[in-house]
Amino acid sequence: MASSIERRSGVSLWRQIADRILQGIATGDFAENSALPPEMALAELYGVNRHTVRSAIAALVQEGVLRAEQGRGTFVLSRKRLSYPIGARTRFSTGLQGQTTERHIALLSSSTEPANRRIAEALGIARGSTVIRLETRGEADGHAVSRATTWFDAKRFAGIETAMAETGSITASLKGFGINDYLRHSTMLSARHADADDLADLDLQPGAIVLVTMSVNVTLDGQPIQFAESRFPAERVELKLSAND
Amino acid sequence: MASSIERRSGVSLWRQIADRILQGIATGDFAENSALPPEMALAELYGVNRHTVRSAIAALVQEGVLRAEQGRGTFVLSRKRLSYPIGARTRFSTGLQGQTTERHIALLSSSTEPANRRIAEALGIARGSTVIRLETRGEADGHAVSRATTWFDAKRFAGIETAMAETGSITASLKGFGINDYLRHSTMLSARHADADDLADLDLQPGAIVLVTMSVNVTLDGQPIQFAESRFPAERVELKLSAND
DNA sequence: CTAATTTGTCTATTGATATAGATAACTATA
DNA sequence: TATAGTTATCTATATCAATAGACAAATTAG
Repeated sequence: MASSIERRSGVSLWRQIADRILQGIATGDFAENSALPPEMALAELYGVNRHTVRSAIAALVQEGVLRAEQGRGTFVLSRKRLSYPIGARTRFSTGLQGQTTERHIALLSSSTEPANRRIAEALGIARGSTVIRLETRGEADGHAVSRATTWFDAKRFAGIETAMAETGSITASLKGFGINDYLRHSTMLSARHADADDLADLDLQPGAIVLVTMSVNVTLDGQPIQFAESRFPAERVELKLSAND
Repeated sequence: MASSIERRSGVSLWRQIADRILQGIATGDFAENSALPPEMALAELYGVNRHTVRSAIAALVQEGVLRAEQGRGTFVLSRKRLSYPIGARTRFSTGLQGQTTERHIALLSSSTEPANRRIAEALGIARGSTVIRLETRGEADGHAVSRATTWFDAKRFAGIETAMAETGSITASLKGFGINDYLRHSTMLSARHADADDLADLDLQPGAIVLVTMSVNVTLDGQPIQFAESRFPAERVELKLSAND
């Protein structure tokens, strides 16, 4: 099961090994709150030099995943991944209930712009009509767990940025526009390396992977009201897709 | 909108830029069947040396995404990403209808093993009971689009590997066990770098990203029948999550 | 045909990555 | 206290990654 490591890949060995260790923690191969195998054993396991393993460990120590203690060993700190549910009733706050004590959406900035083809199609409006663009960050217990760009039809939702800034909730903001309930219509999902903006906004280390969703929310009678692109740090969040609910 | 590139990240600049170009093609910033901006322009756009851009382009040429022609330019070949639908009625073959002319599941190997905790919980059986493990690759028009490991309760589905090898379809194989319909109960989703096995099985270039789903299928009355971990190449497949259907 | 544009190739230099070996510092335990 | 096991630090070397500049080769525009 110990598949090997790729050389000359554009991804450095220490980064690949750091990823493997993270994976090992997630799958339970490396138990939380206990010691990792010694550096020499890891080096042999992955087929690399001990110093390369040390680079990987150093990165994970920097990330707060591991703690190294001279003479004793390197220990896995406890840090569970959040499970973010996606379904017909996807909502940021309620989705993380039980996993976090506090969560909210911070409004980073807002602006208006003409709708490009993709946004116009998603919202069912004319290409070039004005849309409101919100840049937001989802936070839970003080940690960034998502980074989203959201578009609304400016005609219908004028002033929604004010409501967002005040309430910290999309659901609450939409109530002010007479929308008491809405559904997730569709979600497109992909993944990529975090770019510099993601790194800054989500407090990630270079080389991290982000899950990217493009989603459309609709009213109960099917009218599109919201289009969003959301980025989730793959090392801290996994998405739980449920057919029902 | 042109967010910059991360240095000293463990991920080389040329790999990051190759990812950005792939992203640009996916979002339509770089149109298919037409020329990319000149190397000098890309170098300026991303803030790197021309030779670094050339390394990225070389990797994508190798991957079959671009074609470089001396004196003319570098062209984006047409290769749309497959959209793989995930919902209550997720099925490999029907999901790709209309996007491909041919698709099937190839059985790479099969074996039996005792169920670990995760598999036992998913299938609702006792930990340590025997399960059948299938290693499969989904292929569409001759290209690998998924790589899955699937577990079935050995007691109930004895011999399913033979049916899989013959039919190339999970749905057809389950019919032989009296299951004419089934539903996707839940899906957990994450992403990581492709490991050496993924690279070989999915015919990927080093540094590629794979989407990983862990899913449980159940009968109409809710009995779990199948647990699977599937890997999709993020550069060739995106997942389309639909609430309905 | 000429000039401009664009990709291809070459040399050179610097810094990051990876390997190798030796030794120090620290911890736990017999 | 002595020893084994572990992480920390140091030197050294080779290769990869990135930058820089110059020029060749092919194509297109005028």
